[in-house]
Amino acid sequence: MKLLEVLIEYGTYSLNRPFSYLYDGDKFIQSGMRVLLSFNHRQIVGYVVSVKETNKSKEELEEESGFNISYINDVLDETPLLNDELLLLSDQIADYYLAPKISVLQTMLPPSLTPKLSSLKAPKIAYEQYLRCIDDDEEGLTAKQIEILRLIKSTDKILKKDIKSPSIVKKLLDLEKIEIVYEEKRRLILPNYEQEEFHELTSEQQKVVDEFNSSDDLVYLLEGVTGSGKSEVYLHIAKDILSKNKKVLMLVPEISLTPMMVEYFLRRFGKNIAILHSELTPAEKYDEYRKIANKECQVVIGARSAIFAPIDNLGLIIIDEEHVESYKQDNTPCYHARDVAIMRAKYHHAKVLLGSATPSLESRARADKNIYHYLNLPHRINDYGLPTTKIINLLDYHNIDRDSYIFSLTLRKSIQRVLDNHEQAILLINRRGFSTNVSCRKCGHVFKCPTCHIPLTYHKEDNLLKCHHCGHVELAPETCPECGSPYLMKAGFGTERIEQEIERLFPSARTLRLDSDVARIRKKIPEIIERFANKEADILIGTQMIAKGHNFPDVTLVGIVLADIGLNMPTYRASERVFQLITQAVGRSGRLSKKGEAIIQTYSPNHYAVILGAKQDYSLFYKKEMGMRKLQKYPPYTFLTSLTITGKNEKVVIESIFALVNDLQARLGDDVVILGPIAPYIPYENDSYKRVALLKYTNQKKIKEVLSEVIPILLSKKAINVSVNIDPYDF
DNA sequence: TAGACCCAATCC
DNA sequence: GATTGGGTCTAC
Repeated sequence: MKLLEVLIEYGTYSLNRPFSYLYDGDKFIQSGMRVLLSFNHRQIVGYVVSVKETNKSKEELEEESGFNISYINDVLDETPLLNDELLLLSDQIADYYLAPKISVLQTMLPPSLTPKLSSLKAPKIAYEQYLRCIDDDEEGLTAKQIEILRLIKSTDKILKKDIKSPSIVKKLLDLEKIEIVYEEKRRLILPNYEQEEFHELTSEQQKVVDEFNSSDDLVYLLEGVTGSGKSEVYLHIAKDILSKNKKVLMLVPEISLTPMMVEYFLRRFGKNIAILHSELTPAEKYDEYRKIANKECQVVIGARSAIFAPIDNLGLIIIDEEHVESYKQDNTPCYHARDVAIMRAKYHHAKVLLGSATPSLESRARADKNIYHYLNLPHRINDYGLPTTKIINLLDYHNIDRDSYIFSLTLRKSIQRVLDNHEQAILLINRRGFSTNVSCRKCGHVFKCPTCHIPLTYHKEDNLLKCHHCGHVELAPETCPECGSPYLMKAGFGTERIEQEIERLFPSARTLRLDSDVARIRKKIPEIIERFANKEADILIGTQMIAKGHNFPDVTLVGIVLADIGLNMPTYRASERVFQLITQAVGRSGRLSKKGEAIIQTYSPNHYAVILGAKQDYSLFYKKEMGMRKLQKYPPYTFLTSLTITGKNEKVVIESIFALVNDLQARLGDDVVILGPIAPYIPYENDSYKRVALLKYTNQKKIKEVLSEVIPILLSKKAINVSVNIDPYDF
């Protein structure tokens, strides 16, 4: 009989400990496997963390431990889910991010393998049936049967379903002339691109590659202006790593950029590439995952969670657009792919290459202190100049006329120029929907989300009001629910409204829109990007989704319709976000020999993030913003941790956070700054109130110790819930 | 996390 | 006296 220690599939702090179970069956069982078990009257899945052979009886064991011990119902795996490296990694992540171990495992594994009940319904391995000849004696066969038998014999591999005469195949199978060979099927089919030679590097690119190859540092930061050819550098460095028989993991910030990167890699390296991102179906994810685990792939490309790809013999992890915040997961475990990459690289003695035109301040500061090896591509390829930029002050009424309050005269003129010259334009508005605020003209009633209490956005396309935070949807009203007035006011604008405004002002212009509403349909993002690249439209309207990475040679105008969005967000990163967005967007203009132009409309024309973003002056922005961060004790000068308390009773929540802040301050002393209670951006959600305590500190070790003492105390309190975010971005 | 269990409020 | 609803407890 075996005594098991099992983690339960519920990812809460209070259940973040092993439970004991027994197994007396014939199946092989080992730690790292999933088991089916009853837990508190329910059948759920557990994850085995230890197996001990015992010759004691159930009763003796129960006597010893002081509680009842049940038998598990079944063993679900034949081998452990994770290899040694990833197992170690899961511990490191749980430890660093103070996350329940099981929740770490659940995010590391694809849906079909994750230790939870739902994985049992997830897709299984698909097999393809091939035919093989095992007896070529044609004695007694009909001519038709001989024809098929010879056909099968002549090819070493033929799909059963590809032979059009199933009855003859069946007969041959019955006669044991042929047999079926099962082979795993890969449900994701990668496109077949023509192979391409490596582009010759510019001397600047070559210098970067040489410096990278001749160093044995762990982490590299490649700062390269937009259009400086970072991708080509990635490919050359990847080639060198692959030639040493090591493998490459490439992270891209969002799905919209995967197809492009996949194409680059497929054209240079051919097959043996796996893809992992959230747009894959669970079946495709499972196949790609197994393919990687079976050592069939040399390169893995994917979004944040691809950092957990079970690659062995890793030589290089590239993180493209490293500044993008989607590399940080905002629910438990709140890991950052960059930090996980560094953990993995240390294990493999591999290198991490971070690339960006606008590095995050944290990374750039580490490069300054030589923690990261700094590499630089300061010029655009072939020295195509940066676009000329104009900042349009929307407060100045000279810039606006009555024809449109959304597009300034300057922007309209430039759009007309693009249309006349048959070039292309990108219009960026970092907000989706039609109007951002709907209210009653008569009584002033504002339509708000019932769960989050934030104003709902009107979407004209489907005539719905949507909450952009929680996803709540309701039918767009005809009348005010308070006073019955039919006069409703729609204020503020988003992508849909811009689209309509273009139709109104430039009826002949062909437009495409790309935002997360459009992207809800699978494969829609690459489709729209391809259609725009093929010049099926003159103007691409979109959110930040369209700001990054893409190369559209005919784009000569980028218009940022309202650069201020996000500038007043209550986060210390607001300026950085706006600067990055402007810089990235402006960089889309004039990628080829054509001179580009960028027009930035704003109500804050004097804000340094806007001015420096327009100039693409990263180094000055860096200096300026670092000064701000130092003053306000924010990263990279400090570390942050946020503790969020939620509960149904607002008073209890506030009292708890006060008590928590006082307790922490007493334990940590004065060198840790504790802010709180902070009312977060969304202070009410899911029938619960929310308050935050924010810790700013420099000594990470001390914090970890104190938090692991304090969290259990908080858990013992009823009516509140706690979550921890290490290095948070928003709160 | 979610069922069980307990107690109080509420019904006619 | 039975039913409903909320809060709390506990799991191996």
